[in-house]
Amino acid sequence: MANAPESKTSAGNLRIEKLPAYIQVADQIRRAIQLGQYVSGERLPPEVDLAQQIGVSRTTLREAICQLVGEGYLKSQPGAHGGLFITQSNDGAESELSRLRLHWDDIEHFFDYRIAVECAAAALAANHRSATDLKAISQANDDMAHAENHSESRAADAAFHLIIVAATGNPYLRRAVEDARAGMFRPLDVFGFVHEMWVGQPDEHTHILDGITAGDATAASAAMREHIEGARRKIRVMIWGERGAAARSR
Amino acid sequence: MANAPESKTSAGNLRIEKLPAYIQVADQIRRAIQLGQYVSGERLPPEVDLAQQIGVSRTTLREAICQLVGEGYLKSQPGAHGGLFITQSNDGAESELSRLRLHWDDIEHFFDYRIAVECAAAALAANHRSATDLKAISQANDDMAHAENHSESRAADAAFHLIIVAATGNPYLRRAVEDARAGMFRPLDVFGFVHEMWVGQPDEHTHILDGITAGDATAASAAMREHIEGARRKIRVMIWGERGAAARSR
DNA sequence: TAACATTTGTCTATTTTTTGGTCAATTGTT
DNA sequence: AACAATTGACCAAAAAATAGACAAATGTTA
Repeated sequence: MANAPESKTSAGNLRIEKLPAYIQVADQIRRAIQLGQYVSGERLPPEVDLAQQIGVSRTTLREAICQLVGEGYLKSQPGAHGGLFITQSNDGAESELSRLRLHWDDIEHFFDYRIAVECAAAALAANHRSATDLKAISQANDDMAHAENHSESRAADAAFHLIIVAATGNPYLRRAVEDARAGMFRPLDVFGFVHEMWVGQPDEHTHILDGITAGDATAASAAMREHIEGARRKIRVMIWGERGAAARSR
Repeated sequence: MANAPESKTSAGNLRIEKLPAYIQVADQIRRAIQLGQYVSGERLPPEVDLAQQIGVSRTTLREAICQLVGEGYLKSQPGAHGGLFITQSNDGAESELSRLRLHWDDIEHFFDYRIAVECAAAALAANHRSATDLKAISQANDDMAHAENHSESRAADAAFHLIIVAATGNPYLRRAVEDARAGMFRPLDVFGFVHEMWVGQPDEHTHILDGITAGDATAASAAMREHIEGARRKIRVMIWGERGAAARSR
């Protein structure tokens, strides 16, 4: 599974993995895609501009792109009106199921992690909320309700969650939420999941929004937990079936 | 304050900071020190060995060391029985108080972050605990009770918390706890704090341990929260005085 | 005191990575 | 058919990292 930190305790275990620039660039772009900052099909800026923006030479940007193309995140097309395009990834479909089952523990870890940081974020947002925060969250909630396809839903969903954590003003929590989401989205949307996955989510989001608006940290946190646990239940069922899911929820 | 991620939302904002190898090495060693993996005064392995362990040439390790010496984390002494030594850092003392007040928001963010991830860790540990986990946590708890100076207390405290999160088996949570603790310890132990800070902590740890042992996730989480909030209160008082602390706790 | 062992400090040559360009190939648009 | 925008491929120079040798410092021991 993508980017899992090593599992053993770090005590006494030095040994670094020095990341060359092109890897770091690839990681960053991959992460942006995972966080839903681009809808699929969207075109990135031309390589020269992008290299400029990132602050790296076109050559190293290129190496990063090669890797991302290889991983199936990007497709590059030469020619006028060509460019770098975000590729939607629900192709592998069923063939990926066994791979996902193999890495199931990791997915559960991500859910636990998301619950830890996103519930805290919701609670803090309920305490710290400002008028502009509420407006932004509310806007994201509306966008979610009006999304017309998987890609838009995903982008709107990501925006909703990320805006909430941004509203806490806590940069550490924000990074943690980003990490958790970036790590989860890719393995899960390999599927065609779309519909089953997104139904009901707008209501759950509204529930969270209400808690934050009311300044009720406990309610906001609980709504967030229920939202994420709900997603976990759905995914358990899709991967393991009804019986397997029940067995696995302990 | 050390290593704060950028505060603005990452949407649309690419621009990477490519970290050269020597910086990455410095970060890693600094982090290990911040996590209390060495007691102060302890000697690191000789540069040649250390470079070997880390997987980097002695030259770049050296660049990293220079930086850490500059930051006051290490002292290097040539000659036989010389070497690289961890320096205890409660020297700046009172002169640092204004700096800390300036960065107070950041410290509060760290506390919020710690509460989010460490409470979750305690709860999960209470569910997932194994005999060996319990034994390790219990051992760390004893070490804490028997620590004889600031440096030992700090190391034992770090070990206790890190072992708990390791017991969850969740690598993401573990990294998050490490991040939170690494970021906090340095700014805070610049002071002479020692005694006021450590009294009562062994009991609080025992309380957490009891919750985990009993398999009571709610109790473990609550005990952890009280433990961390208690530390926050103490530090608020030490930095702002009784009245200022009360004002700041909302 | 003199020789020794260990470890940091300094320097150099070599290899790898990154940069900053140039120019060709591709492909929509006019 | 000409044009414009973009990726693809290549190359020389600069920067970073490596590998190694040797000098300087400084306890320890004979």
